[in-house]
Amino acid sequence: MAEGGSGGAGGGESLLFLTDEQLRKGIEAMFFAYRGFTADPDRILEAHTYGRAHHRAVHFIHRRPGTTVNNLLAILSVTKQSLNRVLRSLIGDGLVESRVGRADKRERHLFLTPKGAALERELSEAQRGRMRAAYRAAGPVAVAGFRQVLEAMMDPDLRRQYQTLKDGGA
Amino acid sequence: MAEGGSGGAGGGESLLFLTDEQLRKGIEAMFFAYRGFTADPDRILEAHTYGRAHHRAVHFIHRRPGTTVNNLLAILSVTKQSLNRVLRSLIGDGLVESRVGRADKRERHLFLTPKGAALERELSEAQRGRMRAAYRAAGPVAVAGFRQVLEAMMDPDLRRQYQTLKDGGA
DNA sequence: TTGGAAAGTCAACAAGGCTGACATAAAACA
DNA sequence: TGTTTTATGTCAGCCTTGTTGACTTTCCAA
Repeated sequence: MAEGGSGGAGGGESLLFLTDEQLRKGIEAMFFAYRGFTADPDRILEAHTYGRAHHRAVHFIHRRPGTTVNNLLAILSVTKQSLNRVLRSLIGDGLVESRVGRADKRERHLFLTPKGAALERELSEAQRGRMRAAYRAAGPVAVAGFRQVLEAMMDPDLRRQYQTLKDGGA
Repeated sequence: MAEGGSGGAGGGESLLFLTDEQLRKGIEAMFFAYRGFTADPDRILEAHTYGRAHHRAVHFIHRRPGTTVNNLLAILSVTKQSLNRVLRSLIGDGLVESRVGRADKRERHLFLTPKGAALERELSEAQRGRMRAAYRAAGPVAVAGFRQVLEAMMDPDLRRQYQTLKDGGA
């Protein structure tokens, strides 16, 4: 598994892609690309006086309507106090609805209101726009590689979260 | 240029990689992967009571020894007050040296001390370790695609910064 | 009925962004 | 020469978003 994929294609000399220099370029590419990745949503959020934390909450509530607070905590890897502050403002502003669980009334199930869904759409359309442009410029083969490397870079726990979302999704 | 690379390989039907569903997966992959990307340095920094901001400064001072404060501001896209706070602590702790410019005495040129270089090595070795594992698992073809997509995702200004570092480097 | 899980709240704190205002030295310019 | 601009540093204060700790309420399940 560690060797995986096409690593053996060229034998020893193809390991040039593992030089410290190549790795450094990858690191810096991640740094600068992530900035681009968040730039458009950040602009939109500013206009709504929200931050990235709100974006993340809205995104994953959209992806998993009815998810519990605990579920969201696991996905976002923050403390409940941190998440609670964000949720409180989103609920207060009428973007998120919190429903008491039916089977387990301790749980709160989270849903986007139409207003929340509208913000989600605005944010994700902006982010997809940039992603689409990047994908189009790089082409399908590059995109497949992009996804492969990103998945390999995740912590195992988060990779599991990602896989669950990926497969169970849409 | 916008169409680029292998985009035409499969004609119309290969545009399936541009569906909203594919784009969403890419967005979530970026989110989870970036967490992994920063996890190891974060752990090391915590032990030194530094944060990501210090990491970024140390990284780019290492990459461009003698760079000026203004240069660093452009690369990092933060305010001078923000950067100054970080530099002050790094200089105070003897990790960074600030030398008055020879040609232009208003400028301060920044260098890592041996102690600063040691931290930089510790951080970058950890980060490269994860990167190397991901690259190895994904293989050279995937890595090329990874880099292509990331570059396409950057803001033009930051892409220029990145290119300058990439080409002028090492 | 009692232990513990799920959820929420309050308080306090820190990192690291930001703005605005101001100081200093040196370069650039008219 | 005198004025303006540039590069840098610093103080004060604010915001977001993360943290820990303590405590409460609800309520499932043994």
